[in-house]
Amino acid sequence: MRHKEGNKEKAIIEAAIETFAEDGFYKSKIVDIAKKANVAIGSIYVYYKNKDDILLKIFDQIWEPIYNDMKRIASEKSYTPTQKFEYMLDSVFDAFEKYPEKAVVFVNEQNRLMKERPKSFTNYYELFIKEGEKIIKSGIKSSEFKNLNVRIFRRFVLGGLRELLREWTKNPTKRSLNQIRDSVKYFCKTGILDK
Amino acid sequence: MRHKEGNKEKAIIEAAIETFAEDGFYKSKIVDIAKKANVAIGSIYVYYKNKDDILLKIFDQIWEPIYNDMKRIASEKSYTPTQKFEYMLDSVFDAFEKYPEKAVVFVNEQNRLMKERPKSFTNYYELFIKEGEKIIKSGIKSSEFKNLNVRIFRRFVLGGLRELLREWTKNPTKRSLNQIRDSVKYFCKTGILDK
DNA sequence: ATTATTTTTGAATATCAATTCACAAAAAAA
DNA sequence: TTTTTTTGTGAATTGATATTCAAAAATAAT
Repeated sequence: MRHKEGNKEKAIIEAAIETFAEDGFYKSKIVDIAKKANVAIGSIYVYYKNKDDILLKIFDQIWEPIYNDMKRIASEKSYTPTQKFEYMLDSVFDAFEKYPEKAVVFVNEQNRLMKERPKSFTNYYELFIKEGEKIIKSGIKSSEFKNLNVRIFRRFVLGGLRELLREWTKNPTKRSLNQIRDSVKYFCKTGILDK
Repeated sequence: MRHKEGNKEKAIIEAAIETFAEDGFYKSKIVDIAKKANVAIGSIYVYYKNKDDILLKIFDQIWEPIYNDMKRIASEKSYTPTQKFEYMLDSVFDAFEKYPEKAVVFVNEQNRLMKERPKSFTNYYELFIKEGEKIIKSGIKSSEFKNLNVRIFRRFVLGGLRELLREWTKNPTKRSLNQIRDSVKYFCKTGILDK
């Protein structure tokens, strides 16, 4: 039996992340991914069903670790809802700080993919959202948070986060992301009015 | 000289808005736009240079009226910065409330188009942003607003707005949009903490 | 060394859809 | 009525690229 030459599956998905980040999903060519991964075109179809399948697996890779982090945070009894909320934001920022190309793919491709392939899109994202909403609800219950519409609030915050990540990816330094972290936390907690 | 049969230019752009909203830009076919507009394929290329050109003109149509509204609001001396900020949000909500398909095109296509065709993208958007930032700065100067990073704040708010519009387009009623309006204004002003 | 199994390959295929352009139709001008 | 100008048409062209698959290469088993 023949051995696999290194890890082609991993090389392909990493090349795809770079390519999708650079050119966008639709303008990315399989042949370019193959070149970047140093494999033949045919090898891509050995490890992945098609171009869509690669993107779907990238999103698995993005959301599984963030969700696992969330679970840990949510179950930590000693944290207040405010702390949990801040750590939740941090787990998203941390994940993308390590791998800015994934942030680019997230900000550019997730919404379209979720719309087009709702059944196939990673389940970890939905689980992440659920945990996040639970944290907000617990804060409302303990009167630490205002009683605002949880669904609207979490969409607003995630949308804002995505937009800031989009900007950050143009200059993905630790320092610029820290400024974003602090601003978002501060604003989410107390709003814009100075009183 | 022959007269134009009705207004093909308008019929085409309206059919394109519907088609892009339904199928997304890349999956939209020129032949479908032609059918929906009741014109021949060739006629589309009489009035528009290509598929991209139609999308660029749609964004002109979206942002010109919003920017004009903004100018009016910004120059109204009797408004406080907080009022101006709220009316600014309203002018965005109002524009999309009238034409939900435009909201779909905005939430799904603007970022990619701005990245790919920065020189050709409507200038009205940039002007709108500038006016918005001026309002925030005036609020900071008058100590009505906290001294937070204007750039980060406006991106966060616009990103949140976009995400809520995305959700709203799935059920684009006046009532559901009003709930979003109120929630956004309330949250932006005072944040989540209940103190 | 020979055979069997698994992995890799990339030229060829198949499909798809944007754009063109030669011609037709309609209205105005002569 | 005939000619000129403008507007409209859609079959044919063009170009692109995702995917397939028959063959080759590499290793393991006998």
